[in-house]
Amino acid sequence: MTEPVNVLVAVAWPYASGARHIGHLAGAYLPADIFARQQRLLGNRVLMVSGSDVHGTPITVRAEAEGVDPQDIVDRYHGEILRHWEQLGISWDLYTTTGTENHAKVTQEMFLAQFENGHIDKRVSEQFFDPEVQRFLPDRYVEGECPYCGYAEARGDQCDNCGKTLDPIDLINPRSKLSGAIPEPRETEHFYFRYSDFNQQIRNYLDTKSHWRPHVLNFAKGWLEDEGLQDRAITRDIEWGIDLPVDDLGPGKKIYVWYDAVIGYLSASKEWAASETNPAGDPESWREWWENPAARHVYFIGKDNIPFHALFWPAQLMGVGNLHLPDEIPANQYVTFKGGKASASRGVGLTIADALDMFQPDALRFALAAALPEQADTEVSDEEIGRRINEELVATWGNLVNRVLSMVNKNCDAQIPDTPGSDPEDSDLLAAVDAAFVEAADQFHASELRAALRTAMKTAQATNGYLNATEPWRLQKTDPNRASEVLHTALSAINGVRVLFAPFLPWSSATLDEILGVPSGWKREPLVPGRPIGKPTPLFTKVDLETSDVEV
RNA sequence: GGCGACGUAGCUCAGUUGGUAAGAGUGCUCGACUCAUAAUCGAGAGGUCGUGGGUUCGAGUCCCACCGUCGCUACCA
Repeated sequence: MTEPVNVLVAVAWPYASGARHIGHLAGAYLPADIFARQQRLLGNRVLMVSGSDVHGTPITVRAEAEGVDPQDIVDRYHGEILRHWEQLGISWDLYTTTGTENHAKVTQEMFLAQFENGHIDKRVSEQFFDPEVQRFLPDRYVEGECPYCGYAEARGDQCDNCGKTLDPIDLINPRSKLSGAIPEPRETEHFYFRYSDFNQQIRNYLDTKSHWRPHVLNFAKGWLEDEGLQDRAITRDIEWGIDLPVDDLGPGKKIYVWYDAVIGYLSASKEWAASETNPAGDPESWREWWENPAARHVYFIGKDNIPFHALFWPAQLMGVGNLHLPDEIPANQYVTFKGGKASASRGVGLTIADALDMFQPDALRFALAAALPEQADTEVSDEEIGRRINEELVATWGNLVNRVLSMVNKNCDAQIPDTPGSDPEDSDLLAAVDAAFVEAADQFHASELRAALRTAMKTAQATNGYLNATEPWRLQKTDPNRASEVLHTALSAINGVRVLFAPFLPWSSATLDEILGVPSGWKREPLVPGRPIGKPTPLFTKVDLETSDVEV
């Protein structure tokens, strides 16, 4: 085995502002977890972090709409998100929030380092101010008539009718979304991160990523070619956010979520290192991931997040220096429902809570993993999920385990037989399983998780085929010795196949661990003869598509 | 409006740098088997690769136009 690698599995930070849907799950959290689990089995040192983003406009909007404090919104949804991770078996090393003291501290340290390095400066701009509620208004809080198409409900950032990008100053008859008052332009001073300092460096960086998915690379490079990176304000006139580490702007200014959310990857790593769950017990051990050129950083995000992870975050890291840049950004496309992007707020597609009500966690994971939108938007539906579960997971893998364990239970005194077979068909099957480990490992390395799942399925089908060819139920009557050999071989194959499935199916894998023993790595291990297997119960149950409220 | 992606068997999708008669899973048909969650295994049928041009000895794979779907457009992240 090769030297263990320090792998950072960095996963997009969900807003703690509402229900998450299975598009989010399939886009980032599930593939990240599958990848992390496989990397651990491979022997790599995995640090998988993320957390809830507690800042940002959606949260303040929701809090205002409900008349509560933003923290109330955060507490409610962060708790719900945590429960879902637990039910789904998402194996975080740390899932935190951007609301911690640690995150504020790390953000401020980064700010200061970049400030020292000359990449942050102060600028004055004009923004709309609502005289009634005495607040500066974000672009989308200004509404008015679109100067291009005359649409009356255009927002300050964009017109929903004609799709044009707007500057709120250009709106005809602008009004505040908060109070309806007529906003007035006022000068305000903010800190800007000089992203433009890094145009060339980012370009060079992207040139080393020619293996990235085309849609990721095209998007990032296109951005650079069109206008290049532009300096952006990283503070706002708001109350909900992280304090500035310098106080010369006056009161009422906070660091804006765009800048601080991505810093969560680093701050969470530091929080983990200082926590009890760090086996090394060394608060400085985050450096083994962040200041180690041999480490591998893999970011799991949806495609809407590409500019932040392929452009802005690397630039911010460069602005500090000596911190590891993203190595892989296998951004997924969207899961679509009847042609449209999933959206919990618009009621398109299943929320995670809905899906967990309808399906076993492993079954849901399987169905989504088989349909990960790795290359293109992928259409899923309740029926499709149920079909995948019944026709593929239960029929091929669940049934295989059940049929073999049942025969062993009946014919081998309910314990693992010590009767390895040596016929060519025996060794062929086991060789095929062993080869699948190599094939699937390559697929994991290339972030082709769907293909890796297919590889696992292929070995299950091969094992089913082996049984149909050898017919141990018939041998049991004519040649019991050979029957035991066949069952031993089939069980050996399953002992490998279940490891191939383990990253995808943590819950049922744990059940098999109890029966066959805990696997020590990414390989097929010898059986433990004499180990009692008990009376088998099916790993999965079929979904009743008739009675579920499935629209056909 | 601009940019980008996609449009391949009924369904969900693969198809490396253009090149031996277009693939997988599922569904469907037929056969085998009956240990197993009416599960499994084998065989077969099924596609003018959105439309129309072009480049090439040769294009699903490159170029142009068009049609259709979707996404992004930097104060949502």
